[in-house]
Amino acid sequence: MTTIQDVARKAHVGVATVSRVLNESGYVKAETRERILDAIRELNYTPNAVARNLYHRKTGIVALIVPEISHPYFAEFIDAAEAVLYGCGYQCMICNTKREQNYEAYYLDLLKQQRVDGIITGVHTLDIEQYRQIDRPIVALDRQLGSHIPCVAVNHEEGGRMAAEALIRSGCRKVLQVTGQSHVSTPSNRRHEVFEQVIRESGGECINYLSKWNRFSYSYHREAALEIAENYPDIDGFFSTDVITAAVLHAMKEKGRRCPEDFSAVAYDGTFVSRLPYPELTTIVQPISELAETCVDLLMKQIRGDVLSETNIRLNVIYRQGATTA
Amino acid sequence: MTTIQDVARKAHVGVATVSRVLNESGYVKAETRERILDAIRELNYTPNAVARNLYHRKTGIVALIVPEISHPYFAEFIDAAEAVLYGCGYQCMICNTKREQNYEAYYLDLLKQQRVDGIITGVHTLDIEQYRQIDRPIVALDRQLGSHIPCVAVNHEEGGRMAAEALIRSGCRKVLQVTGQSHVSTPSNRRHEVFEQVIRESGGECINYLSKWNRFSYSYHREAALEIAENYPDIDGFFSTDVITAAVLHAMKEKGRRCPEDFSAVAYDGTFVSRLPYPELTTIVQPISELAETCVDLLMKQIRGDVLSETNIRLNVIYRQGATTA
DNA sequence: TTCGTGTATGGAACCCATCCCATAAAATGA
DNA sequence: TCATTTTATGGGATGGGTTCCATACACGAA
Repeated sequence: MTTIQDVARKAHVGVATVSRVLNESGYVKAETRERILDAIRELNYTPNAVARNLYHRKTGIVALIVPEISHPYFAEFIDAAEAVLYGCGYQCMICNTKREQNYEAYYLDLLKQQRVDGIITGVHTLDIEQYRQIDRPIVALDRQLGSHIPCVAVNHEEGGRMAAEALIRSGCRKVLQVTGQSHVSTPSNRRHEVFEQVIRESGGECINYLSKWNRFSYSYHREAALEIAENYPDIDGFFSTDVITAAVLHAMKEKGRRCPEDFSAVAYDGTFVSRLPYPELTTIVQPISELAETCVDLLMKQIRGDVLSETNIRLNVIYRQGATTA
Repeated sequence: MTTIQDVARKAHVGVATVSRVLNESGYVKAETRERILDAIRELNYTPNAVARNLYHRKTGIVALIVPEISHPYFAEFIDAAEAVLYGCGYQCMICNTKREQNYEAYYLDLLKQQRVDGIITGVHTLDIEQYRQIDRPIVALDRQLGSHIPCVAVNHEEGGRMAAEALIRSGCRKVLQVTGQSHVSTPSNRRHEVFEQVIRESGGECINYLSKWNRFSYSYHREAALEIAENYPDIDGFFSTDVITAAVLHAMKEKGRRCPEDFSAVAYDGTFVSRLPYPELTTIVQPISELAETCVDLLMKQIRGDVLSETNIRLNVIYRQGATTA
C-alpha cells in the first residue's frame, strides 16, 4: 500500500505538506499543491483511515446491537438508523446478539476498545451494572439501562390502551395477548399491563400468553401461533406484534376461524408485515424512523460532549385501522 | 483512556513485556505476569483496537453492501452473514445503497482506505470497470462483476424452470411475471428468461411486467401489485418474489380474485414472508444461509491470500410446495 | 572453566497519519 | 531600508500498540 511518505517522496516535499493538501488546511503554494495532487493520482493513493482514526481517537463507526437483524421491526430500525448515521458521517456496525448475553458483553467491549464511537442498543440481557461501568456514548432503544443511559421508546401505555380499545369497540369479550419474558422491565412491557387493565375494566377476559421463546426468528413465532390456535380457538380478540399476529391469523384460518368475522386482532409495530396478510392488520404503529432519528440524535450529542437535557424520550404511537377490527 | 504505557509504568516493566502478556507470546516470568495483570485490572485497561489494527494492517471488519437492509431477502442474508463472520472473528459493517450509485462508490472506497478487510456486495449499479481497479477481497452476491471477482448465486435457470413448471402443472395458460430493470445482466435475471421460455413451450402466454421501480421498499412493491391487479385481473398464473407475490395476492383479493381458485402463484426467495399470506406461498427457496456461508468462505480465502479454485458458484434452489399452486 | 541454550526484559523501530512549532522566504507597511 | 506580517515548508512528536533485536542472567553440558 502506498503511504503519505511515498507521495511526499515522489512530489519532493515533506509529509506535512502532503497532509496539508489532503486536509486543505494551512498554507500550500498552488504549484506545490499541483505537484502533490499529481503524485497522489499517479500512485493511486488513498489515506489510511485507521491511522487517521488512531490520531483523532475516533473511528466514525457506531454499533447497532439488536437481538435479530431480520425481524422486520429491527430491520426497519437498522435501515432508518443507517440512513441517519450516514448523513452524520458515520458508518454502522451491526451486532446480532441472538439472545446470547455473552454476545452483548462482547459488543459492549467494542466501545472500550475504541473500535466504535458509540452504541445504540435494542438489547438488554445484561445487568444494568455492566452498563453503568461504561462512561461512553450509549443510547438504548426501548430499554431502561439506568439513569445515565438515555432511553428512546414510544408511549407504550398509549399503545396498549389503543389496542385494547380497538378490540373493545369490536365487541371482544375474551381476548388473548402475547407477552414477552419480563424478567427485565422494559418500557415495551408496559403496554401489556395497560392492555390487560383496560380490557378488564370493560368487563372482558384477558388471557396473557407468555411466549416461551424469547426469540425473534419467525419459526418460533410460528410455533407459538400454532399453539395458540390449538389451545385458544375460542378467543374473540387477539393482540401481539405484527409478525406474531400475522402468524396467528394464518394458524387460526387453518382451524377455520376467520378474522374479522370470528375474532378481531390488533397488531403492534406497524412494519410492512402488517400490510401483507389479508385482511390487512389493524396495528399500533411505532414511528420507527423517528425512533432511529432520535436515537442517533442523542448519540451524536453524547459524542460531541453535549449535556443531555432529556434522557427519557417517548414518541407517540399511531393507530392504523386495518380490516382485522371493526 | 489508559494506555499500555500506564500499565507498564504501574507494573514497573517495559511496554514490550506488557504486550507479551497481552498477547501471550514470548517469555514472561510468572511473577511479572501477575504484577502486570494486577495493573491491568486496577487501571481497567483495554488495549486500543485501532492501534492494533494499524500495526496489523487489518481491521477485522467486513462490509456488506445491499440495496435495502429491510427487504427480507437481504435482511435474512445479513443475519446469516453476520453470524458466519462473527464465527470467523469479524465484525460486520452494513452499507445501504438505496440504489444510489454514489453510495456504492463511497462504500467501495472503504476498502482502499483500509477501513474494512473485505466486501460482500449484493449491489451492482457501478460499472464493472470501477470494480476492476480494486485488487482487494470482494465477493459478489448474485452479481457478475467481472472475472476476477467471485460471484455466488443460486441456479436461477433451475429456479425459473421450477416456477414455470409449477404453474403449468396448475393448468395456467396466461401468466404474468414481474421482471426487474435489466440494464445490467445479473444471474438472477436469467430466471425470467427461462421462465418465459418454458411457459411459451407449454403453449401458454407469458406477460413480462417490467417493474418501474427499481426499488426494494415495500411501498413500491405494493403500488406495483395494485397496478397489476388493476390491469391484469384475468391472469391465471403469477410469478415474482415472495414480497411482491404476497402483495399481489392481497391486491387480487381486493378485486375478488382468489388464489388458488382463480389463479395460481409461485414466489421466489423463500423468506419468512412466503409463510405469512394465507394461503401459504408456493415458493422457490434460495438457501440464504448457504449463500452467506459461501460468500464469507470465499472472502476469507481471499483475505488469507488463497487462490480461488472456483469463482462462479451456483447453489441449488429448493421447490417448496405451498397452497398457491396445485 | 567455557560454551551454548533457554529464560527474561526493555529500548527502539514500525504501522500511517496529523499537527505543533521552528525556520525562512516573500510581501507588505512605515 | 528595516520591521512586520503573511506565506510556505518540513522536522519531529504524537496517537497506542507490536515486535525485532540487543542485553543479561541462570543452568546444564563439554
